[in-house]
Amino acid sequence: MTTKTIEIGEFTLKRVQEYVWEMPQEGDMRVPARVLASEELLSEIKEDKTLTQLHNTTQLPGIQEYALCMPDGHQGYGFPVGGVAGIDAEDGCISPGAVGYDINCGVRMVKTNLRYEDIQGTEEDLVNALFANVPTGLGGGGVVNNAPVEEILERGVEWAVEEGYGVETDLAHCEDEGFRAEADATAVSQKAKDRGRNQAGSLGSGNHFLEVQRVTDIYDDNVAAEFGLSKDQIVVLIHCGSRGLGHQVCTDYLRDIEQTHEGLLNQLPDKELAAAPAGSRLAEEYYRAMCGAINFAWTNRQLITHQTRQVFERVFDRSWQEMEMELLYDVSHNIAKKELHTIDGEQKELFVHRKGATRAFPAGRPELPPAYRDVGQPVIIPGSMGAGSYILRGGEQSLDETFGSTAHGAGRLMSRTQAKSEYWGEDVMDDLREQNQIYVKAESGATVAEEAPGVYKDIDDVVTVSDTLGIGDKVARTYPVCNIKG
DNA sequence: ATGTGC
Repeated sequence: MTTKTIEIGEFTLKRVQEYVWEMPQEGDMRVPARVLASEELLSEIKEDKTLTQLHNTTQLPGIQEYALCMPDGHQGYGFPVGGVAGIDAEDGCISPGAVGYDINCGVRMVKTNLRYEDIQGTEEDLVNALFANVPTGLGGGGVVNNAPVEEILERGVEWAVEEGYGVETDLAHCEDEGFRAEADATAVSQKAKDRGRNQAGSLGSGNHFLEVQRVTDIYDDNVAAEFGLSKDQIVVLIHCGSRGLGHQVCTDYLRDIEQTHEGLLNQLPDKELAAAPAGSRLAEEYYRAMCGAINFAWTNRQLITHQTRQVFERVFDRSWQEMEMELLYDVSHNIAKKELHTIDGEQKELFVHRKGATRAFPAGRPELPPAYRDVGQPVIIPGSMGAGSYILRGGEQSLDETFGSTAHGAGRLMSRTQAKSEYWGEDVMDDLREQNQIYVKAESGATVAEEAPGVYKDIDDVVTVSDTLGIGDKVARTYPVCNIKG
């Protein structure tokens, strides 16, 4: 491979290896930045403010090694979606904008023992039953209304299991066992709690969805067998977050941090990067509130899992246990977490910020549950509703290259406004049904237009970068059967 | 993403 340099606006990116572009450290940058992308993906990334935001990110106090942009990166609030930053948890800072407004937005995959032929012909019944039983769209209305928010914030999925919305084995198949112990409900404002109270068990809007899929390709027979995945198997993917509660937590702390830590803010190139110094009262409080919102989001996905199991029981007339509707895994893609990483040969505690990036720990990491400790964690990467998704396995290189992270999805190609000017929801749904036998049911046609397959990058290209770099290895691919949205 | 704004 020849060395190559690309000039993009004010930035010079040097290709340091295939799919790795480095922005050298200069000026006020504390570390260099790296974009992991093919030339094609880079040409899409350069179209918005992603590179400027990535450059800004390198100025966060305590940032280690590199500011990173995953192959699905695009611009976000202050910090790119698809951004990863490992920041010293003792001397650095924590930044709400580097976690995102939708705290613990993430995906979980529920397996079944059904084959594609078992459900052909029932797609419309299934999509209607799912739509009728899983709350979708903006505003209130959840599986549980007037929910005990404080308890959910502090106990996470364990609360749901205790209430009969899941089983013990669900806990072991969720990142962090569906629970962050540092959560503190008293750090979450009354307004945030009030917004969450009637949203426990609701999909929301935007890119969130519940999709029934079939496994179409297996790339690694051994790992797929460990994960319990096989060709033509039916699986369910649930993509949603912490709804208005997490959004309010982000809003509350951004405002407070901007005012309280104005000195630090003035040193940063973008107000949207507002950060609280490690060890400060607000850093601690934000972390505890964020962990609460994380627990709420996991519980949200657990309640939706419960509804999904019930719908399958009615449509296929047998128990969910009989259909082996066990969780593969639940992964977050908007979080910060204290993790130990090796920096210059020494173990260091970092706030790893992953915003639109998925943890991708390889075999051996102590955080992994017993089922995956010897194989590496399942990483679930959802594509657009016309494309299907990937299941990867945390790669051996991820700890060295990306603080144990990879991409989180296809990544948007255009704004929601632009999408609505190019697509009409009803047409998108008709095309998917007639040309691809994909059945979509949505609360709002506008949302379908905003999420049309053509609005997204090619998920295959994104995953190729992850697989080639060894940060997340291809295990299996799925294709949509039916999809419900907000 | 979001009871989609200062």
